[in-house]
Amino acid sequence: MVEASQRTDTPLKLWVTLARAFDAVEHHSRASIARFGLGATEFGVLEVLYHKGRLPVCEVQRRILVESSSTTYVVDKLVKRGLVRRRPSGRDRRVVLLALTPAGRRLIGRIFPPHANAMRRAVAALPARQQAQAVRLLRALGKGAAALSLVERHTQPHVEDVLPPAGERR
Amino acid sequence: MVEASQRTDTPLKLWVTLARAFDAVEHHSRASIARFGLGATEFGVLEVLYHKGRLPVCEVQRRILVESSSTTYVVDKLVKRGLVRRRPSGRDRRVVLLALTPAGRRLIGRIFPPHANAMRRAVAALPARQQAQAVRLLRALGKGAAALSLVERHTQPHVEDVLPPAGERR
DNA sequence: GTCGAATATCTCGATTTCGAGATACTTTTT
DNA sequence: AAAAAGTATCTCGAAATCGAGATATTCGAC
Repeated sequence: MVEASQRTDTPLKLWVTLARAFDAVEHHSRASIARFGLGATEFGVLEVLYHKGRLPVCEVQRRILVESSSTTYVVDKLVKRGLVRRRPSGRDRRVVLLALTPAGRRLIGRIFPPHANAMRRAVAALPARQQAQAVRLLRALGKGAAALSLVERHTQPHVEDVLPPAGERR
Repeated sequence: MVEASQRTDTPLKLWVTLARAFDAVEHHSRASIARFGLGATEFGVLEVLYHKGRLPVCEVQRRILVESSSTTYVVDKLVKRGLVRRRPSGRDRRVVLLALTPAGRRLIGRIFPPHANAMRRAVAALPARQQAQAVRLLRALGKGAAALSLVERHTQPHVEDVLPPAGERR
């Protein structure tokens, strides 16, 4: 055990608080979506197609925040259930366009509003003004962190100050 | 596709922004931890034991934000690697106390500082003052959402405004 | 004190997610 | 226009995570 000089380490505290807040709110999201027999990721796909219309797989992937292999997996399931269809794009023959089927549109159209309400309730502890404030801060935070990832991808794989001796790595 | 009256729906925007920010920052966390051949959850266990000392499993679980079955799974792995030990608690015979072994302490002691640095960099896009501001807002948001979960657990399972007709549920 | 509710941990099977790479195509460079 | 680099999607196997429930123990109300 080590003394917590974290007492005033705002950056670390921010990371912890962000994780906790996300977890708490996400819980509501999961629960709300589960009512309808969908997983969070499946819902995400339906939702983005609902709001943005036909989209390439890669675009959907970017928006639902999972890896490409997971996207394929989830889309497969939705296609099997007849909620989404795949179609090749004329312009770029690598891309596959996704769109809702009529059944998919009906489903998400019925599900989305109550889910949105659940999410509004989930964040309602924060008064409107502070919500807006939080959006601004989180947007900057997210953009900054994402940008940093891009930078680091073009830098050396960044072996840090310390590496564990071979014996204790696995 | 549906027109986005989301234009000014701050609560929903907050949820989306929160998710994006978390994802972006978490990416750094994962990458940083992966350098040392650990998973995020394994790291979490080591870290909490490092900073808090011996703890019951349930306490660790609460802090690393995963379900109890996952906690067992991760702790198993750490025990097998000789980084953590399990020991029964005298007072409450349901409880199992977790603690770092000397090897575990050495490992996390070497890994934690560079990881903490990585996380400080990850959130550094936000100036100090705004970080503090964000911590306050996120804390309130998280507390509020968590409290709401507790309330709802004591309420009826809350079948919402709408339910899909049996045919389209699975 | 006893009985029922709550809590702590674990087991087991199923699902989800990831990561590394294959493949096919497009864009950029030379 | 050929080579190289980049992008989009998918496959496959491994790993992480969950959820329901089993078991043991403790707490709380009566």
